[in-house]
Amino acid sequence: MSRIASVLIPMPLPEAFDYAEPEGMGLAAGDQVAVPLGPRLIRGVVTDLREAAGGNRPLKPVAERLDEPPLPPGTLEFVQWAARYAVDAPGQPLAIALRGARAPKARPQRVVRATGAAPARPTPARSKVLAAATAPMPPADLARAAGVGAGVVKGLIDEGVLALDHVVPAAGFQPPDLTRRGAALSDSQAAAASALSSSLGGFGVTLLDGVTGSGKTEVYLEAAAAALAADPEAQVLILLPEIALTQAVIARVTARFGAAPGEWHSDVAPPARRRVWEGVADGGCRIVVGARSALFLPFRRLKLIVVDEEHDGSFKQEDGFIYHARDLAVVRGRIEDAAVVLASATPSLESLRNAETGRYRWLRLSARHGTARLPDIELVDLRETPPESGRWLSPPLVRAMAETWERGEQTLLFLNRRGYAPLVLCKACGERMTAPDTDSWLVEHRYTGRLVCHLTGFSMPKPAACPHCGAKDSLASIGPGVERVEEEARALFPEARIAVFSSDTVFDAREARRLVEAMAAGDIDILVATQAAAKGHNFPKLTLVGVVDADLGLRGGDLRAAERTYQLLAQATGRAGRKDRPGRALLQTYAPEHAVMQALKAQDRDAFVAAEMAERELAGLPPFGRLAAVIASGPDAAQLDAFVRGMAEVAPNTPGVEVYGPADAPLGLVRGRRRKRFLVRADRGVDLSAYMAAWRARVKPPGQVRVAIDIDPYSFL
DNA sequence: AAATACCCTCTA
DNA sequence: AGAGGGTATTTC
Repeated sequence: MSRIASVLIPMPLPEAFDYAEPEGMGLAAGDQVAVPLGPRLIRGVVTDLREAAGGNRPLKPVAERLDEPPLPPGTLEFVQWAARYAVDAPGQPLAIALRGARAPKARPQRVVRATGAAPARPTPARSKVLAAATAPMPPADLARAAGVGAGVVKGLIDEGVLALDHVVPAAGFQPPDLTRRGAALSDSQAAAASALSSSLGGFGVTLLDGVTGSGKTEVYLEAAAAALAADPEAQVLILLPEIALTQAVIARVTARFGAAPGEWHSDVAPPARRRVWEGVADGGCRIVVGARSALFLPFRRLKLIVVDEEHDGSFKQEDGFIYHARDLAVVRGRIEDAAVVLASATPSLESLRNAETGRYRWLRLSARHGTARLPDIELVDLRETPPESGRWLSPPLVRAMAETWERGEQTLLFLNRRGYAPLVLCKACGERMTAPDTDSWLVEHRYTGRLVCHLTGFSMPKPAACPHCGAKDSLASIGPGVERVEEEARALFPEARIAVFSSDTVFDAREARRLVEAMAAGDIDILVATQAAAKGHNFPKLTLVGVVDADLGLRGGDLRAAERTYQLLAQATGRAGRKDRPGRALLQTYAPEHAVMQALKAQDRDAFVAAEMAERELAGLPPFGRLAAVIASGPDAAQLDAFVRGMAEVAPNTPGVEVYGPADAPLGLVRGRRRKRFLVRADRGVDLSAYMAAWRARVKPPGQVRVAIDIDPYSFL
């Protein structure tokens, strides 16, 4: 009796496909196989095997079982769960899970080593090479280490003094050294660490809730140490919201365990990715530090997942396969029977609600570590003390900057806006410069002299004349970005050393570290930064934080505007005054009476959360209800209109579910495609994914129309 | 996603 | 008729 194998293919196909298992292939669930799909062979993963019942149509046979690590059962289950949750094809999350398996292996490297033979004609350059050749290394590295040209090394190879080998870079991972002790912990840290450690051994979620500077990282690293020590095969995953932060945490993990963890994010080169993927699959890699997609790695024995800065919106993937890594981390923890730790100084309302209701264990770290104190926070009412026209720093903030500068301390000016000016318009005709076929403004960047669309990546040189009416010198830069604030700071403090930290000036991890180190060493007096610098870094001499536009995030007014603004500004102001120096933070605002500003000033997170929770509960919004969005897009406005009208008519009628829309998306035109949106609100008990899947199945988008479903949306554009 | 089946227009 | 092209369909 032969068997049928269900094979999941990493493509947007609606389900796993059935194939016949050739006699004696001995397949098991999780095996990677090559299967014929139409005219070609493609990689897939076996999800299920069953005895063939007679009378079925003939199936194509599995072509080959690949000599690759199988996907562990938990990973496979997680992939399928995630697809159902996100209302997408299971091949989409599978493609993420196989990303490291499909990357090329590291190629053999050329290295040279000393053979022990002496050179026939010794020269000073040759002696330097031999002195430097203590270990095998690539010829170019040896030449650089010896401070000689490449020709010297080549000459010694030709003479037989150095031997040339081909070696494959080590694939394995050094095991963590569990005999090392961590940093000395304060009483509250030690209590939290032991509470966390006692939660290990099975599934459970803990909210590690501690103010900025309370030392959450030390606490969860102790829990990681306990998890690794309890089981010689245990694995730990630490998720971070963005790549810039992984560098700092990797350094901490390496110092704590004497071994580098696996690093996983989109900037990791393919061969290194392959090494981490295989290390995770064979169990040799026991600690992974990575961005959201690390959640899809093939862990064999995952015992602890840490989601650091769990409130951060970057955990939400917005394109392709749409998911929220914090929410899916809890699911993965349940599937793997692993403990989950959500850490933040400003937890999301979702997590706080789960902590309040007892679904999550709640650990609060109150005191700042050491002698550091929270900064004093003042609101600057821009209606009373506005900056001069065309300026952005108000007199009270400039005064505070001057005092800080005189004391030899540092200032951080925070403005979450890249570039020089967010809008360029023509004074003659009023035309606003936008990207072609897109509704968003072009942002002026003075460093590069270009106008850039932050949505589509389009850019063009700033034109000399208005492209609409042809007027010369009529283009005006409206509003401030970090570059413009830097310009103003330079004019005010010409002697000060000023730097800008944004994704335009800091494009890779090395540059980020260089700037962070310069700031920590006191080589910068004024740092103008976007949110890229608001997170996670310690600057001992930083005593003043000026928030240039505290109201920025409140405009647009989506569901999480107040929450996001509170979180971001609490993080930013928390940068001021560590160690023994008291810090100050000044928030420039036109709405000092707003609940967010009052809560920040009073440093009363609980009051803010209580007020925000009450509003959400009244409206049935998250965390008291659930949301989903439908975004339909297409090049033809009439066709799209007809489609969304038809879609509205077939929305299933279900108690506890309300459908709003269709409405034009706020960004109604992107890359030449019109966009329409629906918003769905559901009571907590409703299976929202099932509802959306049922609705989606009732329509058939014509032609170029695309339908994306976003469960628990964070962006409403 | 990628190959191909289909369907239209254009050229001669 | 046949090429060229864009679009819809199919893939176990």
